[in-house]
Amino acid sequence: MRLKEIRKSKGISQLKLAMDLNTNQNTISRYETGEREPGINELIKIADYFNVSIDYLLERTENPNIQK
Amino acid sequence: MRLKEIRKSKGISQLKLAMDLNTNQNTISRYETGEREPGINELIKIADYFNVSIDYLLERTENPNIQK
DNA sequence: TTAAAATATACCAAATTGGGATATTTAAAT
DNA sequence: ATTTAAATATCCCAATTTGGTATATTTTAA
Repeated sequence: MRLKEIRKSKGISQLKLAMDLNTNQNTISRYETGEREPGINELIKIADYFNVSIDYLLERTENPNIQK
Repeated sequence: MRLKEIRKSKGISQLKLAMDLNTNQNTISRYETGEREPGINELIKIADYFNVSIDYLLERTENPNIQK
């Protein structure tokens, strides 16, 4: 997951992200450390929040944007 | 999930796909009916197997290929 | 060098998962 | 049309995984 990198590039804290996504700070932390995995719905929420493709979020491509 | 559509377009059965992915036919069935969700690893396996992006697999884009 | 903000970890109940077995549906052959 | 086989869906259940609360640790800034 490229989550930490993306989040930091936007300059927001785990807590703010968590609140915006209706979840907890520790949940975000776990995603970032890789201790837990988000389900598909959470994955989509995160990708939409940052406006990046899921493939980018999961480090499967270099290009952040979603193709039309 | 666009799994059923993709799988059928390749003309393979749930059973063959399941065996190729080291899982069970019923697991594939559940993904296709939406009764269960694959985790990230399974998602990646499926996308790689069919050579499509995860965003396409999850119906977030019209374009099947992964961008470089 | 403290105080506050940010991030990580422990514990736990609840939800979710995959597998084996089986039922149901669909397709093919006769 | 009927039978048979192939394909797909569902039941039950043990085991894994999840998110939340609370707390600890680390980082930042004053």
